[in-house]
Amino acid sequence: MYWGISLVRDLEGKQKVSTGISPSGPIHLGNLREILTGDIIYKSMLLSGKDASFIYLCDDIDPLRKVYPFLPQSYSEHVGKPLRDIPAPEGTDTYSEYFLAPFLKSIETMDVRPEVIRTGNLYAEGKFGDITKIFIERKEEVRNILQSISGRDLEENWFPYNPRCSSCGRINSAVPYDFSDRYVYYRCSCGNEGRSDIYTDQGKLPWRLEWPAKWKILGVTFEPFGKDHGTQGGSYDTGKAISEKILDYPAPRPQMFERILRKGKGAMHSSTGVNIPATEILDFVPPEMVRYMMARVPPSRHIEFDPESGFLNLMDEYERLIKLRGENKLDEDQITLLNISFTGRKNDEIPDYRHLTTLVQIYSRDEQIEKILEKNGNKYDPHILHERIKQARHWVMNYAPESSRFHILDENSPVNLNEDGKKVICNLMANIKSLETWNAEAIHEAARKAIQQSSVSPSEGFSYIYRVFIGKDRGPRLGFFLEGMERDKVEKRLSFSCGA
RNA sequence: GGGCCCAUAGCUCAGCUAGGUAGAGCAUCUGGCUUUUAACCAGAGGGUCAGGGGUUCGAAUCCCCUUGGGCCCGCCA
Repeated sequence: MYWGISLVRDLEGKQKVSTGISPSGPIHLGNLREILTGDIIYKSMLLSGKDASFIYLCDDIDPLRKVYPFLPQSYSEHVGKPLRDIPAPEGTDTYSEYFLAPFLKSIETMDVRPEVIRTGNLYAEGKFGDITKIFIERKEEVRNILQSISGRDLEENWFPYNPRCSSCGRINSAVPYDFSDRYVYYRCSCGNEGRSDIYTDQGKLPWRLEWPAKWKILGVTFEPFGKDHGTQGGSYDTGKAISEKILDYPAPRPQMFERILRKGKGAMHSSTGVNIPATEILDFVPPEMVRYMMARVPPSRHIEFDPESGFLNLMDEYERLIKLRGENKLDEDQITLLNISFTGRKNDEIPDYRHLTTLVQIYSRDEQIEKILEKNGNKYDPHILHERIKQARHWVMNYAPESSRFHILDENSPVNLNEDGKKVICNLMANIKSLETWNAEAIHEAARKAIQQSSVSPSEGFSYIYRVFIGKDRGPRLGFFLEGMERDKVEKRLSFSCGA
């Protein structure tokens, strides 16, 4: 049974899947796993005929924790302020929206369409007020739960609410000393004294209390999260206890997911520099492929992402499945997997990715590629084809291993041919010079003839030709390849090589 | 110190959530195609399922231990 289906099959009643993020910087592939795991579970519920919804929380009231490497030093004055109160590194948006907006656009192309909720708005609307009050009134009970389950000692003056200083705007420097009615009174290290209304966004709950509060406020029944939250005594454990003992709300079904590693480079951490921003992934990975990557393995397994040849193999695997589906050769799980990976766009008919990585190295203009493909009798959705060509180009430029790359050699760069090789090239030159039309078929015919005339084996003959043009033993389909070059250049290169 | 995950063919992995003859793709080799979408078709070789113990008529699969690898927590979220 497909993992998503078996995960949700025993659930009863209305379901609400929730995931979220603290938009403190560029959102990367690891964050993508979080939201896609949520989406896959959500869609598995729908496929199982359950009444389900899917929300995504943007924790824009979380404070900026430090000046990240991608920020100018001037941001040190903003450390400790809610992300939604800080200006974006560029433009006029807030910091949180600046990083959230491109991410939301990215996930839409992957057919991920959760209800997006900004946690800061929930505070501003007063949604946390009642629960905050409960936490404050039952402070000692809450403290005991946190201490006994997490095993850590909370400070003597620990308080279940972090006010935002009305003067300096920081959410981590105001120390509460009193509470009455709906106000938390504080003194801030900046010298300011004031009070926060807990029914507004003048402060927030600490994470370990905020999480269970969200479950209850929003009615969450299922939540995937990274293993950092799932450790024993971690925030899920304390959240579950708080939710059940203090808030009288059953904790959502948890699903821990493993990390995504960059092949050979380790974990995708913003700090280690090996992470690839989510938006850049989509520059070369087709959206359905990103879904497929996350959907094909259960969340408990780590994913080793290899953007080089591993990625190409994965594309092959996916395209093979699509082909087999057309022939009705898939089992139930494979069909579910494809349905889950599907983005709703009809692009089964796109030429395979591997082929495109060759074409984009021969032709510099998209129209040439489209013309060649059409000439072979194929008609594709121009929009999706154009997008796929762009992705293939990006891959070749940035990720292709040497074995998948080629470049055309200069007319008079040195050649090293034996007697047989020279024979093939000289024959080819003669055949090509006598061609009346410059098209792929004729060129290919000329090559075939030249090889025959030289009485070498076809594979040997072709490899001589590739060596002359790209310095390798193999290459893209010869006729199309040479047709894409200027005839004059081809002839010059051949005559140079023949005479060399 | 605590927790989670992983270990199956040369490589990448499936099979474990129903315990019942060991699987796929890639790579290699053989044969076919007057050779090209960096192919295709037919076939072959290749395994002590990390090691040990247990449960069972029967274990890659369930339980325990060991080894090796990876990650997370013990700041904040």
